[in-house]
Amino acid sequence: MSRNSTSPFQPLPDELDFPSMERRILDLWAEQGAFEKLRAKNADGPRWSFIDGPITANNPMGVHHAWGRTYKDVYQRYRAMRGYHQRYQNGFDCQGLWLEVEVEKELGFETKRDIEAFGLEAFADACRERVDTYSAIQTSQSVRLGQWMDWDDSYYTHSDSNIEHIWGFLRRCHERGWIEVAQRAMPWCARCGTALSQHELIDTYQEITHDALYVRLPLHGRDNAWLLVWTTTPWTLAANVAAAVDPELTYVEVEMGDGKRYFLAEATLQEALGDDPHEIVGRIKGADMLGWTYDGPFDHLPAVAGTEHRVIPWKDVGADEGTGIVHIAPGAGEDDFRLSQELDLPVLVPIDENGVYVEGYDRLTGRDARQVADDVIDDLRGRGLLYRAHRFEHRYPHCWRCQEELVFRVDDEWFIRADEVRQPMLDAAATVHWVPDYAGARMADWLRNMGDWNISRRRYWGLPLPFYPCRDCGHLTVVGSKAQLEERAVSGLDGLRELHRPWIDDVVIRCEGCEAPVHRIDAVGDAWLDAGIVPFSTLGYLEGSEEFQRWYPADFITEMREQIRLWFYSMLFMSVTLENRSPYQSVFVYEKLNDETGRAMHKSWGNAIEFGEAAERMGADVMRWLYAGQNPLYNINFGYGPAGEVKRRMLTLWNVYAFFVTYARLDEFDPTQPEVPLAERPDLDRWVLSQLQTLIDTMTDALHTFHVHRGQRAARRFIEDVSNWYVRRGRRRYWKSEDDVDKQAAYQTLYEVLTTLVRLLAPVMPFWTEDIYQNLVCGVDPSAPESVHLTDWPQARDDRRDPGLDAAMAEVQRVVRAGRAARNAANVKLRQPLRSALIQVPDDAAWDAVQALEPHVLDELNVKTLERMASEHELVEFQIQPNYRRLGPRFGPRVKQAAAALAARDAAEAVRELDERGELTLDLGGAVETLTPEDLNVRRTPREGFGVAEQDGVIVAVATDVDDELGREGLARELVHATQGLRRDAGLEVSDRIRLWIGGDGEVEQTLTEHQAWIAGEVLAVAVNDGEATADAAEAAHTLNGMPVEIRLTRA
RNA sequence: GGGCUCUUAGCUCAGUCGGUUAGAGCGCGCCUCUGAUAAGGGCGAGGUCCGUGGUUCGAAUCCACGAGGGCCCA
Repeated sequence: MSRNSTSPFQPLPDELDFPSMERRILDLWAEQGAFEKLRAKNADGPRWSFIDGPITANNPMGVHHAWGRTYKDVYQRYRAMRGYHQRYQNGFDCQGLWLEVEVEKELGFETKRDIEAFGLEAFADACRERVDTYSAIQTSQSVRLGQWMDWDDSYYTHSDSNIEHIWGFLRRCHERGWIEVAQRAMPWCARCGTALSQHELIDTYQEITHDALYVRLPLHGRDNAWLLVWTTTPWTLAANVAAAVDPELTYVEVEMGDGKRYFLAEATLQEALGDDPHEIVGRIKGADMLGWTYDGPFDHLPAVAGTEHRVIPWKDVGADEGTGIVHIAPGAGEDDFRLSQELDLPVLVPIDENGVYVEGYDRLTGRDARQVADDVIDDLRGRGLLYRAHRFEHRYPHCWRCQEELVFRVDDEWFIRADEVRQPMLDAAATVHWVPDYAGARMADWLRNMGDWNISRRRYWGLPLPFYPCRDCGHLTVVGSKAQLEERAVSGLDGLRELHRPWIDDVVIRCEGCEAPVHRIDAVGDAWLDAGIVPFSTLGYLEGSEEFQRWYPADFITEMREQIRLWFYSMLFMSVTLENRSPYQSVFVYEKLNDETGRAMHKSWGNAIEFGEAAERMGADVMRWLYAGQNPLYNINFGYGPAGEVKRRMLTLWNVYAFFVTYARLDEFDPTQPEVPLAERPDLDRWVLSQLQTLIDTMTDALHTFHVHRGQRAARRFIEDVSNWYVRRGRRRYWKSEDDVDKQAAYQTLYEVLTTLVRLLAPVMPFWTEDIYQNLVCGVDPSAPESVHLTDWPQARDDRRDPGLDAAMAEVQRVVRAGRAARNAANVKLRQPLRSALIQVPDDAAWDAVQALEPHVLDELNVKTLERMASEHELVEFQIQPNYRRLGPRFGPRVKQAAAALAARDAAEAVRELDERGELTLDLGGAVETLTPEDLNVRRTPREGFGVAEQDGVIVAVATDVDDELGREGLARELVHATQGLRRDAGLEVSDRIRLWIGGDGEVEQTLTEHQAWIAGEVLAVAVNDGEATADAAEAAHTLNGMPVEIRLTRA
């Protein structure tokens, strides 16, 4: 049978090597123009719009990006198979602080001054170049992942069009009176030289140790009396203007050993003074201290001179840490600044945008605020103002880009006021389908708490804010488009290469208010403006494009959860402002990616995995399967360990596929032959086809509702069933020699299963499914779509469903499980045939199922007959319990009495009564109740002993006695087993015919007499003990069932 | 300090509407198959469902409080 096959199916390689197979498929797709054909095929289909959240074109792709991109690709591919017309537009985030920081690193810059010295034009070029480099790299990596996008149509947020759309949005905000400039205390990164907005602060708190100081400040008009204040930010002391107390709190005046008297909150005494000897000499309410004045810690500095320092009220002072008296520096703290607005305090801003002390601070001037703690301590100590310094660990915000500690600084910042748009945004968010649904709650929470949107950044490569304030008339001109800019420009247009600094800064326009020439502010915009406008800018909103009408709002977006308060938020803000509706209808969020031990991945920790390396080591399909199977509620633990598990599980499918191809080639199976009618196929076929329909339902529902991981769970189980039951139970059908209807049915069924399954899995594993599809379908049917991704999504066929068969097979599988356990318990190996199995199933329907599918049970358990247990009483013990689901509602509280009454009865007795009369009566405190079998749960446990096992309500006992006849039958199997082993050792092909010699004692000879034909058939022997063994015969000696046996064989 | 969320086997995770004996994969132990073969299969051991209290005839599931983890706000 080792003839040259004319089968259309190509033989499979020995091993499933994902990376090389994937590269081959990538070439195939490119050759075919498969993606272009898919788009053409669906051009007239219903529209399904997806917006790609832009990836920062800044670095090579990380494996965490691949997670999100897998989801994006899975759902787009699924929709494509359903015939939906899509945009397939990928996006890059191309400007803003991210990019600047990387370019600074690349150029070896330390501060903004280096950028200024380098020149803004050259810096802009460098940024643009980096975008070009990494957008190209990310594109090729995404292709490697198998993502299908229109890569030539990617959008870039640094484009003039994107910028113009933001201008239009800002103009609209201004028309509503939402744009304002205000002095605010902002979290500030001294290295980056810019403020951070509220949503940039999140996730940035880290444990850090600072110098904390107890400082004593002399009170005016009280001899030798001092306020004791506490601070964790020594650099801010120079900007002190007030000390805050809680009016409700009780303060004490204590006299120290040296005669000095300190004021501090009573509750903080122990922590502040520790063991220093002191005596309480008075008590006072905070309210009574208000208005006291004192000498500030740095009054001798020119910048501070003449500033009055006084005690002010603040209800949030608290006595948990410090002294209950809080040092207030409005120019260097958020709460401090707010208090200064309420109480009209002076605002001293001691540092510039780089965190360096400005003029007027003497020795501190020119120094970095984050590095002066020691000097401040020495200085205070030298002037007798320091009571005590200590190290203090607390959570403190850091810059999310450069990891530097943040400071707080008061500066002019531009805002979009959020109060008016808050409710409309909440309303719009409520229309969105959030998956998982808690994401919606998160968004609502965020929106309820959002502050005004700080949109200004003191940087270079970013959206130029089109704000032109007029010094003369005070009017603010907000330019809403390039046309408006050109129309109002008085100079600088000629050199306007693009809408970026430095070119845009040279354009001077006429003030809308008074026509005076006005200049743009020099700030650029928050990068989330860039990403947020994308639903509009990519669809030509400003030009009134029809595309916008067609594709807005998006059906679907997906990103990591943190994007709720970032991209999802900025898009929603802009869309509600412009169109008063949500720009997206369904949102899917997922969690974070960690390494396989659950630790965050960090390049510096050495546990980060490069995307390129992962793709080449584990394969893109394996990665995608791992990602798509993850429950998105939980962080994923990603690594080569989990990937290895995934690959091993895929081997199950590989084995089924390899099995099919091997025998289909041998038998030259032709899938184009007429179908064997379903009714003529055996139960096994009808069962697996019925299961397949259920899988189609589950997968379809899962992909439709953005729960791909649920579909994958079902697919895994199905593959297990196909391999472990369908193929294993049916394998002999493929290798028997007759070419009959049953064999044809077997091939057709397995073929249908495999070709349907690859279509169901194609969105998740685009490469391997393509590889299988090419082999199974394209070589057979020239008219078939040339790629699995050009096929239609499978439709479940109702004629193939058979719920009764599904249930019956499940029953049989339970019986087989219990039977195996019984054999195990009896310690009788499966190769030894046994006379019978006694079976107890819950009801007649289950018994009918077992009988209908009896051959499977007989074969699996290797027994001759099945018998229904007439009486199980000798084999099992009973427990009888109420069926609470029925009796609970019926009896209510009395169910406990029923349980007690049942427990009091002899269970075996009760079961007999139930069997004989079909009902059971119970006396519940006088009331006699009649219970039917449905009202009760009878639990059976095997009696101790051999050969009985219970499994999910099914009991199987095997008859363990082996008579001579059964013994020889078992021996025959042993002989086959040993012969097959020898065949393999001798290097024979599975289809090779052999001549066989078996030698042994009388029992062996007797066995041969009885079972020779069967043995010969099993091992493909054309002759048994025919003449003398030839010299070249392979031989082996065994002891089988205690008897010495010699086996020789040779190729016939 | 406030909010959201999670806590189930050694590990990673399922667990539907509150209802009989809480499941899977991996790992572990024992066994098995040998025509899917450097594979495959079975059986088994392994559980304080984080704790306490409550609602209920009945709680892994609902409620309250607490502990621990994660996230967010301040």
